[in-house]
Amino acid sequence: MRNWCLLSPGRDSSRCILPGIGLHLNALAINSKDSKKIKHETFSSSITLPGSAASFHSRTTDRELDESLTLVSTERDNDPNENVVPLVEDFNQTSPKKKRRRLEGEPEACKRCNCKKSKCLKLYCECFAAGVYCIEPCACQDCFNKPIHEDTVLATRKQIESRNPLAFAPKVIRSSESAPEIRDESIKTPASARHKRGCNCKKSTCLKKYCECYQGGVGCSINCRCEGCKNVFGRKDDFLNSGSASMEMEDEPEDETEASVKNGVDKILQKTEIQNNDEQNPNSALPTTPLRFYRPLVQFSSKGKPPRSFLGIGSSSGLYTGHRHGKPNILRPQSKFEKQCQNAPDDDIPEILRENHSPSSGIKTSSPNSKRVSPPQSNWGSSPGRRSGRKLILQSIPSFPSLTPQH
DNA sequence: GAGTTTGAAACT
DNA sequence: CAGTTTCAAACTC
Repeated sequence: MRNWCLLSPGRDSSRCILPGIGLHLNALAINSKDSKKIKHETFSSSITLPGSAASFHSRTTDRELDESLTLVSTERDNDPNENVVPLVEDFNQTSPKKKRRRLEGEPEACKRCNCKKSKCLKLYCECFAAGVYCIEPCACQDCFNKPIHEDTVLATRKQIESRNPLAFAPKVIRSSESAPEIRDESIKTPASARHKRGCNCKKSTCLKKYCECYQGGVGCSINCRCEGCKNVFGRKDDFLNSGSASMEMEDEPEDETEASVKNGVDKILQKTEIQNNDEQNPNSALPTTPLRFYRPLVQFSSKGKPPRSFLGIGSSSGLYTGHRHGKPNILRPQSKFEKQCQNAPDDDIPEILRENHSPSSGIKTSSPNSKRVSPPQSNWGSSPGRRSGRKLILQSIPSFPSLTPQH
């Protein structure tokens, strides 16, 4: 298996995924669909395609794809890792492809994209951005973000990372303490978590999900270039005035904001609460954590590393763990999914992971205490230490019980 | 469900 | 690096 793994990309960085869940999903995906396609979609870890990653461009021809596909399938059989993944069947069956649009109130169980032109190989694609493969519930067209096209995915990813090393890093950086805070301080305290790059909202006043900060449940910060910020999780102004509970808004009347905001916040908070919980869980909080759950993508293969089950983890940032069937996994720390995806108690997952965890793992996510304040940022892949840690994690995957089957 | 709006990502 | 275009999600009707 290879992993892409990663974390959370930004968008989702905030959006997150529950670790546990993500894991499952991936796992599930692998197995389930697979009954049908196992041969094609694979997790093979060691493939090296001719054009592989390095040279790949995001757009490959069908032919290329086919080739890759074939190769992959071949190796796949050999892949030791497969064992790792728990078999779950039919995670998807219940969920036919649907449009990703989520109805209000609908839990966003897991990520599903609806890409039509990007082939799911650009950051526009939530799945791709999150470091996960598209799976059945996705309504994407011409999707290349599948295990079959692992090489393409990895190559594309590299390309994107070369352009922006942090492209797949979690967008929202949370501090360990964030969880509790949000709830109480929510409105005015921005606190611990912030969007890495900040938003650039012009019309949404950072009160809609168009705003990545808002979507991630974090306040706007000095990094934001938003206009008329009213982010209920923390306005840019407040951030700037740090400490001073400045009520001042740049443009607009506060009345509305305050009142409405609070209401909104309350609701949001409720949702976020869940997130926070996740956050509490070290795993979710940490950008790196997500990796665990993801199915690793290829990186290794291209580099000639031996495929290890855990491997995936090592990949620079990607998390891709295969999810075939289920829904896309989401590892990201916070976002939408988290809320919904997480059905399972955070604790459970970690526990499991722990069991398998090797002491050496660079990051301990399992322990509640371990918190990472700052995201790993661009280097993930490179640091050996992490890889090892992740490996462990992955191993655990197999044993991982499905937390909550969604659908 | 179709159409519009929005802002990130990608491109020039 | 700034401006423009493309894209898909979020949102509205």
